[in-house]
Amino acid sequence: MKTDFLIKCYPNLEKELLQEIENYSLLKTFTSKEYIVKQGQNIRYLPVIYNGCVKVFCNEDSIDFLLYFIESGESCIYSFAHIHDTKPAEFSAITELDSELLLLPIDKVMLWIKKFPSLNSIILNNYKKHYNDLLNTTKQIICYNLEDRLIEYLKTKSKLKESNLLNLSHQNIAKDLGTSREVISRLMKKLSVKEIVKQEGRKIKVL
Amino acid sequence: MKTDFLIKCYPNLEKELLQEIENYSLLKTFTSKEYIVKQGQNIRYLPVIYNGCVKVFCNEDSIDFLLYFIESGESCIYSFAHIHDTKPAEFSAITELDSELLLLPIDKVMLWIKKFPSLNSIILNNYKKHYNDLLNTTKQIICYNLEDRLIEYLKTKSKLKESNLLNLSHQNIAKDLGTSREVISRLMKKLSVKEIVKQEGRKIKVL
DNA sequence: GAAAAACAGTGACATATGTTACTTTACAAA
DNA sequence: TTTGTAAAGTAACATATGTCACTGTTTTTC
Repeated sequence: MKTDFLIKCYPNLEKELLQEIENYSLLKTFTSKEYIVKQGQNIRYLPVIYNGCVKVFCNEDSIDFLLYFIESGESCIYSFAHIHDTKPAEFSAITELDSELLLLPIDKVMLWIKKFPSLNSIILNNYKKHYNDLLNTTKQIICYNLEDRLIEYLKTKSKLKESNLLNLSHQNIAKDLGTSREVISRLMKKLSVKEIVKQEGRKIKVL
Repeated sequence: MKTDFLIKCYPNLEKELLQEIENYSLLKTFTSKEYIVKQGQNIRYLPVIYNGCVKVFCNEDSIDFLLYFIESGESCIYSFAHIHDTKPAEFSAITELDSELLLLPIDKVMLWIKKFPSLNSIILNNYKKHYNDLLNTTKQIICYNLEDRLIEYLKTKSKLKESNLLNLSHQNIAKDLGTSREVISRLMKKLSVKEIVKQEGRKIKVL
């Protein structure tokens, strides 16, 4: 059943709600690097991550920058900011890995929130989590230099992938951190000297 | 009655909820520059702004930086991130002007949310607004230079004060933008040359 | 009004980051 | 193996911002 993983993550969901979700939601498979939400488009579904990993980022003045990752297994819900209005998305979301997402229709979610307190509290909690993630991202950007942010980024990636060998190009990193490839190359060299990372061919080993 | 302004701003609040708020909330007057929430302290109240203006900021690595303002008349609710837990605040909030706030006890709010759908939707909406404010702040920091951010800041201040003559020291500005006084002096000079602002004694005129 | 305190102006220099232009390396396809 | 392509390395320079040291100005306090 589509809702099995929901029951596991949130044991107090009402039976009636689970039935509704079963009836109206869509379990969809995304391959890696597929757009789930594209900045500027309207949002019609509230995605819940069944497995995989999703990257949320933003574009402004033709600069991309990473906001945060939604981790696999977390069953995160997002796009909350668009539950109450019909404005186009102010961010993009893309799968980091092959992922399965449960898509809940926004209009249904609005009804369910009013009817089922359990869903409401899940949504508030998720809002809170993303708010804190964003706050942390902001803090990092203001208070730390690129080198520190790069280290944090590599650590996060490494944790998400559960491996210290990352298949990341300098170009990709640069895009996530909102800077240029050359700058990342320069910093990676610095981190290699400090023995924080090791460039092994086209892969990066986090030490 | 304490709740009169709430009725005005949110006409669909349930009568029973208004009565509860009347019974359990606290209408408190704050003078300008008084702390409402101090980073690191526990939050026991959800403040709703009756009138005045509140600045929300954050401290990291001994650098202060402005997150956003909560505007007078908006009846904004915040501190939502702490409704569900008892962690200390990750930000500070301080009155910009003399202000009156309605303080709702957190434990009561948690009960009310479950019972009254109208309150719930207000909270979700406010969450959304602050989320967007924070996202904008982040965008600005990443994508624009200090000069642009300073212009934005002065415009915002000017709008909040409903006056183009601001009583701001360079030191204060520097603190809000997370930089140093000298840098602000340098930029203010630049903006004076461009005739975007005019320094009149110790006051700043926004043109 | 004099002294003290707070605030502002400014030049000089340090550093981080962005940018350009080009070379070198790694990998994959033919 | 050769060759083409994407990725990485790198030097040189531009610019934005941070920092220091000092001077000058305004406001407050006595």
